[in-house]
Amino acid sequence: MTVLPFSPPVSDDALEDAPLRSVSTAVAVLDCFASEAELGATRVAARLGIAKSTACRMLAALAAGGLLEKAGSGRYRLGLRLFEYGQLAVDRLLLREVAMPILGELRETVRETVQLGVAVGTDVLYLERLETAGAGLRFRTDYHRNPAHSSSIGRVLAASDPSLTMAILERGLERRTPFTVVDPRRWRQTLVQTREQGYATCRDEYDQGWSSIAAPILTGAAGRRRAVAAVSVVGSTSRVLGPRKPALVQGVRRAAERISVALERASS
Amino acid sequence: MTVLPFSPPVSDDALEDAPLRSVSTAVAVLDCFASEAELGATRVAARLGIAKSTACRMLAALAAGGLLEKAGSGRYRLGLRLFEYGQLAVDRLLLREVAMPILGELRETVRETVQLGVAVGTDVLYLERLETAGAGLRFRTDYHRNPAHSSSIGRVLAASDPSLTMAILERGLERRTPFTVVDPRRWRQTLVQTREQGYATCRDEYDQGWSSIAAPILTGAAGRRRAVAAVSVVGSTSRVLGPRKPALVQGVRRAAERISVALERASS
DNA sequence: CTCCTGCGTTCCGGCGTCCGGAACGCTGCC
DNA sequence: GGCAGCGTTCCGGACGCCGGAACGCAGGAG
Repeated sequence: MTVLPFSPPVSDDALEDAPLRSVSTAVAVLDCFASEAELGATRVAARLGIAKSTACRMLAALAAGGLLEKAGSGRYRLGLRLFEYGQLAVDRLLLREVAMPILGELRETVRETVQLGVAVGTDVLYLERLETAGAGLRFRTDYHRNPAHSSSIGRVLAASDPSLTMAILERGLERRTPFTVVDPRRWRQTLVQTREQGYATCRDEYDQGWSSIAAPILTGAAGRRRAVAAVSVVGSTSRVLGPRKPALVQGVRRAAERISVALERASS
Repeated sequence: MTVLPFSPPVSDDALEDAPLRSVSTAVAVLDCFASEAELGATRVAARLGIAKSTACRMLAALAAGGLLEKAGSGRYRLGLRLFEYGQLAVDRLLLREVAMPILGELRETVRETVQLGVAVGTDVLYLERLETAGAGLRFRTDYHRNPAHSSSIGRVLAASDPSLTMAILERGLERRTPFTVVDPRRWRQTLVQTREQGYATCRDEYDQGWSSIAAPILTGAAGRRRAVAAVSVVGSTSRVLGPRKPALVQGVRRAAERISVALERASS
């Protein structure tokens, strides 16, 4: 079991000029379902620029393998087997294994939703999210991936990874709320600040009214520490960045540090 | 959004005599990683009876699509993109959406680990598992699929689905512990009892020392109610089937009933 | 009721791509 | 240093896939 897979190259358009063309298109077909819950052969064919018959065969083959499932009216959706595979993938990460108990304790301490995230491409993927039962409004749980620039975890990761910083800037800082930092200069400044203070904050930048605090999980020798993941606490802005902020910062940093140490020990 | 996908046909050996042979073998390659965390081309080729070069190309193509990731020494493992797809698949289930808050309340009430499961083939797949922070030993979280015959959720589902009952019996009742019910006659008897009392128990049959109580989530008209999923409470045998048993039974049944109603209302 | 439009699916022939065996680098181990 | 095992690459020949057209079926409109 390894610490973390190499950050996926995020081979966007896996289509074209690859070996195993049909497999590549099959993957592209799967990808169509990332943005849409249900699709039929015609729409898949149109989106990928392939023949309708080809799309139909692809869908049938993927459904035979359980990666897709047939909905009522001949349309398809993502299959539960993908859920199984996905759970297996993340269960086998040493990072998640050592982080889980510490995340649980952090949640108990701060009584807010806590998250564990890594970078995939220019997004943050949340490997784990522990919600707090009674802490006011429930945080929206229906996304597992955010643009990194408007996330405290993304900020922490970018702060220790110049290439990620470049990738994010090249992709552009999309505005989500009036508070999203979209000026590249100001955004770089937040990274500097993150490096100086050892944690990052994100105030109302993704969902207005919601803010977060994140700290990095570091690996590597003393000279060349790099953040492979980050822990964050998220909640309503008044709760997270109000009077409790110092306590939350300390809690998050302590948890991230403990996970770093546990990871180091476990992977040796 | 639909209530639940048709229970997947679990097309076991998707290999052979299917259209899109290369896609089918690609799915079969993926399946190899269900039982093993890391695999190389040689072992995949041997397991599937294909040429080593073919396996190598398959692995490369799947890795290009992000479904696999390359580990250090040329071996591969399941990719995080599968985690994303899997989360999307389960997020889009109406069942999970309406069940989540009720499951959360149930956990608060009973202070034990609660689960939501459906049947896939002759197994139970757990769509959700909410653990309790301080309730003694942590329940093993590293499996997401059980043989249905030694699970209270599986018993509840089989009790209302004759074809599932047959499938389970045909597959055979594998012994996991000295307490696993492996005699088909006795096992059928547990189904009768489940139908009579409206819930199922499972005492030390999967992991010795751990037991569970499950109740069905029903949909359909009054005449033809069928269980599409089930809720369970799991914990150490003494805690779950001891003095608290009546309270837990009531809690589980009430939660399952509430989910049934919410599902009915939401899907109309 | 019937036409019509849209869908998913099936059929078929020709082209193109995938398969398997053998050869190549490489690593780690006797 | 040899050897054995691995992942990867190369190549020719066979075969399975691609795309267009036709089919069956649903739903809506007239």
